[in-house]
Amino acid sequence: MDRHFEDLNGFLVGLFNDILKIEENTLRVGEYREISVRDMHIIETICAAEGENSRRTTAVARELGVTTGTLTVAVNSLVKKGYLERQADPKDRRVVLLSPTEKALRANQAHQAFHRDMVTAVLQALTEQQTEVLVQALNAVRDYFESQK
Amino acid sequence: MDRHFEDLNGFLVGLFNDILKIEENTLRVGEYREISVRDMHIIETICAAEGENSRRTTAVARELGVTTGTLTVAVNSLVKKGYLERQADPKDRRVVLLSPTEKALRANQAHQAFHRDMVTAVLQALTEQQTEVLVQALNAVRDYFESQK
DNA sequence: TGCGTTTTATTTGAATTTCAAATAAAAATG
DNA sequence: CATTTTTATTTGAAATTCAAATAAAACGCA
Repeated sequence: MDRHFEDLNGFLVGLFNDILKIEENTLRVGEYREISVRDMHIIETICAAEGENSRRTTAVARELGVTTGTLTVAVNSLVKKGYLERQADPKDRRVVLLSPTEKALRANQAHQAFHRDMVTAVLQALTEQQTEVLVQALNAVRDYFESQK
Repeated sequence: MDRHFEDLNGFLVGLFNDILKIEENTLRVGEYREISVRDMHIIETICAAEGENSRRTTAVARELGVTTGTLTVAVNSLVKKGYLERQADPKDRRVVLLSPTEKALRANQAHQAFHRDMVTAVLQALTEQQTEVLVQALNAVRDYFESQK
């Protein structure tokens, strides 16, 4: 295990910045360059929300790991730019439900395509056996992180 | 490949925030809570630098993917907190060489331990043969991202 | 029912981070 | 030796984030 340790550790350290930078650069030259990676992840979270509860400000903020104050500010700018809409919840008037506009849905599709291309490129570089093991390993990684939260 | 696609895609989407948050939380309660994850990565980069050239302001900034202005500001605060030192390069007086203090070396060791625990947990979930395949697979992944930069 | 508590979202003020552009100093070039 | 290039810092503005204060609505229970 020792021999592989450095490989794996170095990999984890290096990969993150790479992906974030690529994501940033891809966004910055594309059709949706007016929004940041952060904005994109907010849109992504809201688009992926299933059911009304997960579209509430508090739920989205928790999912993203930021305070509701932070999210409110970010949503303000996304509403102004035409990516999000706020709706009152008739069942509880304290609650604000966040919805993507058509524009946000298109931006999210483009972003999903970016992820898809990334994953596809990776999978094409691997044999079936390698893919199998990679998925197992990544699930182990995820389990570890989930247990640490 | 289809079956694994969603696994891998979902994994990539979810894992990043998890790791960054855990890193943040781990730092925030530890001995070195006065520095941020960003600061830690600056220290890490400088500690890992081999040879004088890679300790220059420009080289460190490029490695981290930020402007030199940004790095200068961050280094100011790390110097003030006693983690970094600036040294003049006698061979070229425009150049500033960045060095970790003893305190930074200790902080870096603690941070490395954090990474080590992470990787150890993953490796323990895999057989030797699986690990072998994983390392091959991850190298393919890394090659892909490097080629995209 | 009515009053205090809790939940939910927004606002505010301060700190941090980042960048681009301006500046300054030193080295390289021709 | 004058001009250009390289290197780092400073500056000013924009963006991001949080904690705390605020406000509105719902809840709980006496």
